[in-house]
Amino acid sequence: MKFSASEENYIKSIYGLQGKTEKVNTNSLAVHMNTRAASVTDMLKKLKSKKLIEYKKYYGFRLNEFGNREALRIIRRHRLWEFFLVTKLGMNWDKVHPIAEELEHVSSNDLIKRLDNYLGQPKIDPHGDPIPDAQGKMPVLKQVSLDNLPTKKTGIVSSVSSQTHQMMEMLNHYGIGIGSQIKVLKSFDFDGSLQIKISKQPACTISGQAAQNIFVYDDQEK
Amino acid sequence: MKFSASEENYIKSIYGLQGKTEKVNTNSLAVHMNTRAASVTDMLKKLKSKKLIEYKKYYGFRLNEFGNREALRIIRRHRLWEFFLVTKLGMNWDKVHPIAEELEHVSSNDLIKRLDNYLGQPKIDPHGDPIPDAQGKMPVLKQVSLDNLPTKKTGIVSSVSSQTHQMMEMLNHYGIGIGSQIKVLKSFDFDGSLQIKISKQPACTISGQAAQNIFVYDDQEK
DNA sequence: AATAATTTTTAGATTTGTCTAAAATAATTT
DNA sequence: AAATTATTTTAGACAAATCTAAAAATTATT
Repeated sequence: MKFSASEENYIKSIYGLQGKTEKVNTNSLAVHMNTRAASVTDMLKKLKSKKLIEYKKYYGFRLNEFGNREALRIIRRHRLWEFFLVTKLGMNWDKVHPIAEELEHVSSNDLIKRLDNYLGQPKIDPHGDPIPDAQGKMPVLKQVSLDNLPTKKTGIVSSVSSQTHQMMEMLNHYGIGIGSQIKVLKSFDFDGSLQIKISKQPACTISGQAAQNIFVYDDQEK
Repeated sequence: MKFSASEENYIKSIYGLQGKTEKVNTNSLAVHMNTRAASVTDMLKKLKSKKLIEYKKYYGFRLNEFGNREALRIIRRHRLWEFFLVTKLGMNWDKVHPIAEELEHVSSNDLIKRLDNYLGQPKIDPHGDPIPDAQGKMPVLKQVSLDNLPTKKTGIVSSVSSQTHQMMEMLNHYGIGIGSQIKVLKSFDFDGSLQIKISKQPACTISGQAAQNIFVYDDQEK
């Protein structure tokens, strides 16, 4: 089934609010979507008629099984595009959201399957949020800053805490990017600096401060 | 200035029809866009009010300077996305059009600039059509089939005449893809087969039949 | 040049998604 | 528990993009 961009935005927003509160109410959705309560009610009727939500007048609403599945498909598309924009086109992670908001509505399944493959089936987007898989399952991966990764264990770089020019310059120099495989060879207690190895590159050393701002997740978790 | 997806589709279609006839008439645009003449008239009024077309009632219409520039921006986006879908995601060129029709309306300038760079500023899309540059200039490049490329001259693969499984298998085997730099080292008159060299790969030989179905354009033309 | 045929435009309706203002319902306060 | 306040829904309107059917203008035909 296909949905309009507007319907998809509502589905996505309801999904987001569901996380925090059991039943979602009209006003909070209106605030979240920067629209009026009356518009929300109108759309709720439509989403109900399309069997995406559980909705009783005046009593709040939530996505049903079908609605949740749809939400995860949209979120998957959004996060894959964000990953693409950052890792392939080199955009800053704090700039990609509005563009991904547009790209996420392009609805070809084949496109998304291929994009996913092309990107190496990433599990985490550049903001550190998990990317649902094709079945709509959210990976549960704990992320740790690089200074907390046990020595000798490999991690995949998922995000960095800031994308200042200075930070990017340094990451670039070391060849560290989102998706990089990284292993801590040795950590020096004296100043917190780390000797690290990035997949096919020679080992190098980074400061403890840098390490605190680079996040990785456990490679091994399925 | 920003335009709706619908306005952009009209602009693009008018541009396409202008090539064939001086003045475009309502009916042919309606046929081309698979819509009714009345809908076309409605949109013409809007495009005129937005100063994109020259339009006198009952006398036909055409894009003005501004409209042409806009059309070329849309076509540029469309063809860059097609190039992306084929070369990066491995889709067949005969499948990419409808997806590019959606992607072309995503309107970030920064996105397109980066996409263009990422793709290596391609000049020709996978259907063999030229890609307008950022200034809206259409490159004029003659394409020749590989068997007509002079020996020792390099060409860039722009398109292939069919994308059957068999063809793709062979191209894959030889490491030939759209955008590949290719040089003919020697051609054998006996059977038309060619010894060729692809950028960083060892030389290899392909049949004359294959060569007839691979199109390249002249590397050197600015 | 008058009539017929074709093309284009207008008039009015429809759908989607939005809005404001008023009415209905629920929650809170006294 | 009655009154006040807050939330939600309805009613009616609007803009964008489309449509059908009828009217207007142009082109072709006799």
